Amino acid sequence: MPKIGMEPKRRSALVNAAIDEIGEAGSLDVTVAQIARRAGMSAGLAHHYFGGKEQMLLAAMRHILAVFSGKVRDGLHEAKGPHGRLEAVICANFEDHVFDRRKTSAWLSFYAMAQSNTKAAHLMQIYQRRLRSNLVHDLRALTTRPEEVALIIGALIDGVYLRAALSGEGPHSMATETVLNTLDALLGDME
Amino acid sequence: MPKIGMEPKRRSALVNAAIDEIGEAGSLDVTVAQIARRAGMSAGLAHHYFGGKEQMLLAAMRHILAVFSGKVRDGLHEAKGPHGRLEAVICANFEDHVFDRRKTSAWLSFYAMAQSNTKAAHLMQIYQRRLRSNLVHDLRALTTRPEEVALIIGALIDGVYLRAALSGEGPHSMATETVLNTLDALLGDME
DNA sequence: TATTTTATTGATTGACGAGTCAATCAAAAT
DNA sequence: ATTTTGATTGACTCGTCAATCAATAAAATA
Repeated sequence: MPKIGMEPKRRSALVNAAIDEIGEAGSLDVTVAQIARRAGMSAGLAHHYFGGKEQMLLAAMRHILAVFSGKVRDGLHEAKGPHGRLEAVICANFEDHVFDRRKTSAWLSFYAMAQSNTKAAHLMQIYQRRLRSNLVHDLRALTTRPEEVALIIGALIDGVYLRAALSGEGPHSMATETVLNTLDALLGDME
Repeated sequence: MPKIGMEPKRRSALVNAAIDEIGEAGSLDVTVAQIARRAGMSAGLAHHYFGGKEQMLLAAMRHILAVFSGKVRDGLHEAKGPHGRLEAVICANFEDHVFDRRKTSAWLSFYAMAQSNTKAAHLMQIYQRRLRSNLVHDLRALTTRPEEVALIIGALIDGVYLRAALSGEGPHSMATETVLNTLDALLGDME
């Protein structure tokens, strides 16, 4: 069985297993053994490839972040005009592959982790900055207070995620509509 | 030294110590011994009064919830008109004694806890339902879609909390203004 | 005064889990 | 054919921590 070039496959399997395990348990307190078993290997191998639990979890965070970034890129690519681009950025947050039970649940756990782990906090900062930057860029053409609106929309998205994670809800269009309606209300009121 | 009637004092001290310890650590993974020491007693005594760590943490959640409820009550008492009452409810969330570094940080940890602990989840439901109920009640007079606006404001408050917890920011008026401005924008746009 | 109740501690137990390590096996390289 | 390298496991270590349990002391009660 021992073939060559297993590392990338095993790392990927572990990252996915970690997200699923954490998402289902609703907690970071899942054992490396549980994650490894779900990924079809021994706990020792998980340590061999990642060096430790922390680095495995950070890799899982980075993965979610990378998938999300890809969705944003794709969405922006076929969007026209400032408002269309804003919609694309917001919708990317609620794509089916992103706004999914286990992912949002895992994401909330990662948020908690970011409070006590500086590396996790740094990753979260990257996510927030990127989102903010994307929003502000297109808001400039639509409002005199782009920073304030971006702050609100960002916080609102986080809040929707948090509630989705707690209620165990999966993807549903209402979330997207809710945020988009708020955006329009903000643009209409504070133009 | 052993006086009578220590139970309520010790329970209260433990609850406060738990909030501070969790808030400072940014994690629920603080030991009972740490909490007990901060509260000025041995770990054994903490177990004696609370029976276990879980019940102690739940008591801490209930305490935060109770303080918050009190603020809402006080605020509503001296508020006039639907809009004034809405402002009061929202401002209660950002009172100095509520929207404080350690409290928001602990609150985020409790949110995470609610994903894996049904009792904690139940407490969170109570908080969300109360807030929603308060908002909807006064929104009826101001908009045709009170439920939707209440949902948005609720999620926005959660998001602001989450970001405050992560950034380690303490109380500042911008948070309140942000939510209030959004409320007005929503009322103006979707009347 | 004797007894019961409450307060309190420190030591101990027992479980659990992250990380390490030596040993094994198979493919690749020489 | 021999050696080297990567893959893989299971057992073992070590630390941590929640929970338990006498044992003690001081009030309150009888």
